[in-house]
Amino acid sequence: MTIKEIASESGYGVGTVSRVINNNGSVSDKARARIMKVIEEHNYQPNENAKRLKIQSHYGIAVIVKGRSNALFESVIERMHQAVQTKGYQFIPYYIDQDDNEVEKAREILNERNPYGIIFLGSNLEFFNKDYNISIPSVIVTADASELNLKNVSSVSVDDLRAASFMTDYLLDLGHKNIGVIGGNPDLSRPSSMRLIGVNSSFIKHRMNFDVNKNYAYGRFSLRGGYMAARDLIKKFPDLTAIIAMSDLMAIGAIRALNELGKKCPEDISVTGFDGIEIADYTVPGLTTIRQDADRLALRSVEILINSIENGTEAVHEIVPYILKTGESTGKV
Amino acid sequence: MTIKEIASESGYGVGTVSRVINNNGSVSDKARARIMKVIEEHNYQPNENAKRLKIQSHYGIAVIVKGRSNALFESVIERMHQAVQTKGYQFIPYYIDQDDNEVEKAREILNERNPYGIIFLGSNLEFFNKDYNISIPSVIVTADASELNLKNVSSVSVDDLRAASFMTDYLLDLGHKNIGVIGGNPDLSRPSSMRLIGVNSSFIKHRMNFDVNKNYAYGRFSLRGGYMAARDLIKKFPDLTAIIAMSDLMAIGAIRALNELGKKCPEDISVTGFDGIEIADYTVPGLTTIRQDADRLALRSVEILINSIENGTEAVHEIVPYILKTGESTGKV
DNA sequence: CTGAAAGCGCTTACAG
DNA sequence: CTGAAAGCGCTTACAG
Repeated sequence: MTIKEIASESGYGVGTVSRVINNNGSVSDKARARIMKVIEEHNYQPNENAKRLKIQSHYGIAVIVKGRSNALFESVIERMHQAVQTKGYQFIPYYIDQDDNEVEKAREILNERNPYGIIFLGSNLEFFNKDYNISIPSVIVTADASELNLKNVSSVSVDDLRAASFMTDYLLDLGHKNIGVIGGNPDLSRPSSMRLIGVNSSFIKHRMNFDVNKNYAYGRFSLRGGYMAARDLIKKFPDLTAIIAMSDLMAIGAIRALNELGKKCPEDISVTGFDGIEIADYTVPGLTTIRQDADRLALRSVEILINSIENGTEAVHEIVPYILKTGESTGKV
Repeated sequence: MTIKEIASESGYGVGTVSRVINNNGSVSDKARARIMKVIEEHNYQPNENAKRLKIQSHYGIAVIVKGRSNALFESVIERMHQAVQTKGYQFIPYYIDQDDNEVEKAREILNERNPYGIIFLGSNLEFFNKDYNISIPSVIVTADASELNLKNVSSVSVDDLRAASFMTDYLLDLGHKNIGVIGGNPDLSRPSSMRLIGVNSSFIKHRMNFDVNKNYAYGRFSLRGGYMAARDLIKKFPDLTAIIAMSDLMAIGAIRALNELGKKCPEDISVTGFDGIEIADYTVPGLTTIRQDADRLALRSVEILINSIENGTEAVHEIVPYILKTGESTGKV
């Protein structure tokens, strides 16, 4: 079914049919009724590709999400969705794998949908290099992009370094001296390296020594990753009394590993998470964690993007506050 | 940048440029080199909408996923992705909200991408009614669509009724007599009503009585939903010794609720889950649950769909086996 | 209010 | 091997 067939069957020209479909231009009631009837009879839907080819106008705000299984992202996305629609834009989410190239995907989307702006959720910046040539406004969420120095790329992120440092202070203040850390590979994951620096700075402040070889073990940011890393860590650092995990899922995996080794959390070993996802409130024990403010991350990134779209403002790099949420997984030593 | 500009700048016609881009038809090495150079200089990418408008051919297999936060779906999707690509098709995932209309979305995708086939993940069938008029092959995963009686709509699902009945048998055999159930609203959620019937049939088999008003409480399929439903249930059924939850997340929420009421799992109350998602292995205690075979769900749905696409086979409705995975959350009474 | 026509950026027989 | 041209299904000034 094409617009031409609808036109001939209804006895009007394609221009009039088009005007009816898009509800613009003036059309007589009679023509509208007749044409609508034919359209409904055939369940006609205009060809989207032809329409876009012809119109060539911007459409919506695209959100590229890296990694499917991230509970923090889920709440961020939900709130973004709302905020974007409130501002009168369509919200177009795209999910790609953890390892995919988000910049390439952005180019594809640009070509296909021509959005007003792009939000990158979960980028680790490695694909934003010198030949980044996307000129529409965009914002990277959860990573600080100020070093990129791109005129049209803003960012909204949590201060990983200070959050990790704060968490370490907290454990040290509880009397823990033997603190191990599990997280991602610091050579590949920027949040991991920043958080590691944060932990280290807290140690230095307390005149203690943090030895990456002994005090740190890494794995994937997942339940299994945390489980494995905790086992590794315990092996080389058996007298630890606290573990800082760089994500809540890792923390849950670590608690499981401890349990299998006959160690209870928090009685024997305290464990802390990072992110503040929903499940952190429901496990037994509930997690002490750094709550990333999903609301604020979502809201500010949308506001910054739309401001940039509508008023052409320059890129800004915003740091969103974190909250230490004390749960039941930590105790005095 | 359009193909026309590339053509004029390279000194060739648009036809030749098109042939170079798509690597079909014969082109001289000289022309190819010259044209590629211009394309790269401008970072030219052909307009996808124009291409699709012109070609009008099928492309890929679309997967419509209802609900973002479903760990079972995540593993199913991952495996589907692999299977679809192995068979030589592109995999195009679309995520929609729990409450969105997946059939409408399918029409939109049909119009926009013209896929060879569609996979529906997490549909509850309510939008598949008499004016369902999508004629390409599709398969609904996790719900039995045999009653729909649509020639081109297959389904792959777990036998919810029997799985729930089996789980109930298991608890009764452990000596539990006071068993409560938490799940979704049976009037709205087909899996909930099927599982409830399954529980009931096990009770009948054991010459016991299941009273929906007393033994059942419902909420959303989430941590919070399980937490709240468990509290409701305990209130009206304080002497229960076991809870069957209709999802793992609900089970985790329930265990948390019990804990806050001073009841330990499994010492005081046994709790079972449903789905067999990853986290069920990592909580303390690990969950006794019905493991839905994500591998098999994914593989069979892709096989059935592609068989239907390539050989025009009729719709089939397949039931995939379940496995009772015993964990640490259940014990003898 | 309405229709004929141009044109969006491609691909692909067709002719040379 | 290559180019000119038709045409995919739309929208939108333009003219009436």
